Amino acid sequence: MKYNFNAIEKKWQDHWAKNQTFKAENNSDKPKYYVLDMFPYPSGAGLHVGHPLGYIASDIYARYKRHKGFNVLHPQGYDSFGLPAEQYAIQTGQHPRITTEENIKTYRRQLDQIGFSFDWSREVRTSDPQYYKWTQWIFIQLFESYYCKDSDMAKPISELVEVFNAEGNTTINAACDDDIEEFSADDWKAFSDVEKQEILLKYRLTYLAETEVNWCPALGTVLANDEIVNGVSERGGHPVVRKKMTQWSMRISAYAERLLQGLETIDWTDSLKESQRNWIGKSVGASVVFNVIPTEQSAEESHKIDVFTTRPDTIFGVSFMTLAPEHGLVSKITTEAQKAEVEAYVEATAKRSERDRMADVKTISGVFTGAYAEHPFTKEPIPIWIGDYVLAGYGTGAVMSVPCGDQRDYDFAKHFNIPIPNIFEGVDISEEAYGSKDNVKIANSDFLNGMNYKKATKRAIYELEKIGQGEGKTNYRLRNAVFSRQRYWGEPFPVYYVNGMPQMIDKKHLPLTLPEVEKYLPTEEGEPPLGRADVWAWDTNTNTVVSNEKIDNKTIHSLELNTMPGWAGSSWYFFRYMEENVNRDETFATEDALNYWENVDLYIGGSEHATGHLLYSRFWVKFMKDRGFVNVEEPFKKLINQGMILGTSAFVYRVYCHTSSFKSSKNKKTTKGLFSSSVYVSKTLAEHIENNENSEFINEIYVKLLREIREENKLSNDVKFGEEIFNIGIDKINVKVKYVNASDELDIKGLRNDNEFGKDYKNAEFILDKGLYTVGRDVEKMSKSKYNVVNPDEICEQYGADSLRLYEMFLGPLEQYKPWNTAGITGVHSFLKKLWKLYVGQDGLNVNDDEPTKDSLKTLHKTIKKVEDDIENFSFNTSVSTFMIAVNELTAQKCTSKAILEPLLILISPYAPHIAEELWEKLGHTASISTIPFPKFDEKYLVESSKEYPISFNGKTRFTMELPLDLSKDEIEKKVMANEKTKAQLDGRTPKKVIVVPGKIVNIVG
RNA sequence: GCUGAAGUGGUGGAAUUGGUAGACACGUUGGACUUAAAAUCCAAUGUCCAUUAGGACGUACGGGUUCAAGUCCCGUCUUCAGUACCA
Repeated sequence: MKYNFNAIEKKWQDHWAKNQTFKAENNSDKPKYYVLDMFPYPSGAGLHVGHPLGYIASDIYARYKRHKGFNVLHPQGYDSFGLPAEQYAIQTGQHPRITTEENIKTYRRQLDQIGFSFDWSREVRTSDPQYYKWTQWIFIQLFESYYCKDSDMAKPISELVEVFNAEGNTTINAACDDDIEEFSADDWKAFSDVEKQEILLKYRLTYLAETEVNWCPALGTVLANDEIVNGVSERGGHPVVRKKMTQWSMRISAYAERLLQGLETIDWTDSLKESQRNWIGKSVGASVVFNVIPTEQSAEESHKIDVFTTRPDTIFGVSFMTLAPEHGLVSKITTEAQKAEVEAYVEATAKRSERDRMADVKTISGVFTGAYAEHPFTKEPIPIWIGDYVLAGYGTGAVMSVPCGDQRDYDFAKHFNIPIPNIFEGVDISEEAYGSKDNVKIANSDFLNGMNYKKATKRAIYELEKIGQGEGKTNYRLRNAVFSRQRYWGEPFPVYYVNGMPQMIDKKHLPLTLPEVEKYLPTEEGEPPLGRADVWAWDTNTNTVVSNEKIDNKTIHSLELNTMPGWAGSSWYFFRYMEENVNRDETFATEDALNYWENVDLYIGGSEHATGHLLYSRFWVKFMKDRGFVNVEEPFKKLINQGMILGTSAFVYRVYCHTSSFKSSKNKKTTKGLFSSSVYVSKTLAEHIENNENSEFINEIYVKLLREIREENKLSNDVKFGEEIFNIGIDKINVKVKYVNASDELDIKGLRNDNEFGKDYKNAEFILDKGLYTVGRDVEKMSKSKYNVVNPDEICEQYGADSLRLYEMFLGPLEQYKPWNTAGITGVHSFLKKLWKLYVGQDGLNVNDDEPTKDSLKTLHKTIKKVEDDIENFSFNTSVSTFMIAVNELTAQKCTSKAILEPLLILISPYAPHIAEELWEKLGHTASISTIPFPKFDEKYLVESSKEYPISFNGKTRFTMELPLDLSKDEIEKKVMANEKTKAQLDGRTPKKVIVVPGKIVNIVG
């Protein structure tokens, strides 16, 4: 009986679906385990072999956990809002809902054929109104909350209003906008309703604010920094301008410290935690206030410069101040004499893009404002400069410059001949600044003299607080996140506007579904696509969406036109999976479900989400915990980043040449320049041409090119054209990798018959080397344009899903980037055939009830141990090797014993579930193998009585010796020294020392 | 620049605690079976020297610790990813 993988795999996939084999239970005596994949965006291109890598790994783990007696939740769904579908809609007019639906169908078919143990009954789609109803609901909860810094948690906004009513805002310690003004309880009560709403917006966890964005008028949209290349949009090359827009933002900065501290409690890779730490960017120091010494220009007003420093201990080293050119104070304090120069500099800076300023770190530039600030302690005047190395967007946009302790300040001071006072005891600063905090004592600093960094910092802050010119402060780099998108295909905000103030739609009227529009582009006025909807107004009487014509600003109001960003739906989806579909109407997940599943035990996905999805999810979960909606502080306990699978591109070498001018007899036109021929040479020949060696061969090519040019231009042989051809060279042309075999040979016939590009090669002349055409190869990202995309459908068809699963794991460590090469799959495929043969012979089953041999037991148990360790350590590649070794050994042992072969199948089943189920059934079982307990490892089968000792001389192994393991050190030494080969190696010398490590090695020195 | 990961045969990779470097595969070469091909099976396969026996070298590079280093320490280089004038 043959291993008919196509039939077997189909049979079991149907079986699992029909019997709901992998449905998770919300009530179970078993311990729970939640394995989650980052859900995919269903793109139009479908899956390539790189996509399932993480899914296969998590599936193996989920199946393993089931064998280990866990109630496993292993769901899957779609992050189905997103740009590509919208882009496609703009081009074709096709509604994104329809294309998304089609793409999901393709994804589902592709996922199903790989045999994942997903519980599809819990599928989610972020673009499904029943799902985004709850995304909108969470948004409303954020709107209805503020962050109380005293209790360090989010609280209902109503509690804040109570405080305002009782005592104003002077005592409140809450996360809020910077420009908050103090008011009393009486003030509060006197405010108009709109004023009150305006103030509350400054405290809400999601709020409307003016934000500077990269606005692209031509595309009618805001672009991210990385969508801008050289000041124009990446797509289309349109100009981009900085523009202020009112947008929804998320006050994630309120959670900065908790997001940072929480990292200590979760099992993520160090690199991932590190990038979140950097992103949050905590720095501890002090804020210091410098008073500006009044000049004629600024006499009527007194100005203060607020700076943040991490080194308050160096306060006596300040020799100048630097403001960002955009700083608000610049125009106010600049003296008449410096005005022209300062204005020119400010203007020049504004013109430079951020990228420009970034690229050019070497140039030191700046201008003196003419103004001076007063040192808080010495009262000395300090010159105030502006410089573009100070960023307006970080801290206060101003720094106190301490050239002796900071290299950038040092360079700036040197460049402009500003004094560099030394405040470090016994440190030479003639060449560079001393940036270290360690091993140094402060000098020339009044009350800080003789102190180290720690002591001096504490004292400096104390003194600053005493004179009211500073305080200890912690600064975070983390910015609040913009939450509005000028797009169609996203969640609508459940928001309408009354007197310009946002109002939330009540929960019971959700979801607010996307309106229909006739086009998916921004409006002519630059409004988002929802501005094109005719029926997009909110009737507060009927609580329904009504036609825009009815807007009267009394009971019928306009709705928000922006939509939510991609990360909205993905920031909480892991909770939705916990609830079964039947209970999802009334809540996002019931309390019971949330209490049972808690959070994700294992999360697998790409590292590109390090500072996006993975940070925002943590933020939302902490918020939801604060408000009592969930009871976990972190969403993902353990996280693994799978590496990318790269494509191995293949290319052919096409010959080109430059031609001199000649007249074509056909159209009398003069042709000159580059001529791409239809001559393709094999790899080594291409190297000959490029290195200009093998002149005989090059001459042959030359003749071919000449003939081709003549034919193409209909020139008769006697037509003369200059010296014809010069500069022969090679173009690399990518070809589809499926026409290349494991030895890099090209299937020319296949290429010519390709239904997409075959015609390009109809007249091509392939010049072979030793009868073969060898292609060049290159490892790069899998992409359509490189023709190196490998589709899992073809692999499943040709080798089967089990082969695909094994091979993806066999390629290398999960986290690593690694190239795909389809040719190598024959190795795991023939392993599966060997496995099959171990159980099934020509005329039926090979398995019987024979007593297992000692060798077979040893093979089995070392395999159990290795595979178990491997899975626990996510080292799936090495288990595949272990299976191969086990099957090779058992085949050699002619093992037919059920006592060996049954447990072996269970070991393999997480990796190759279809073949395992089939053979399991053949062995007479009716229950699915996925429910059978994992075999128990027993040490006793591995106990050896002897060991093949490597005998080394000065650390180099020369031969091995079989010795019993119960020998003492001395006995081993005696036996080794008595050996003929030892004597031969020593050649009469007496060894200085003999190292014996029992059970390991013998090393003879001398 | 900073942070993180990595560098081992022709290729993917293994060596989990310092103890026989290159497991397991792919590819290549030779052979068996076959009219032939496919499939399958067997053998060899780090480099160099040597007819063999055997020897020398070898885990990016240069040092060091150790009886023993791919593994530990110091320095250098390269690649990839993230981040960037962060006060």
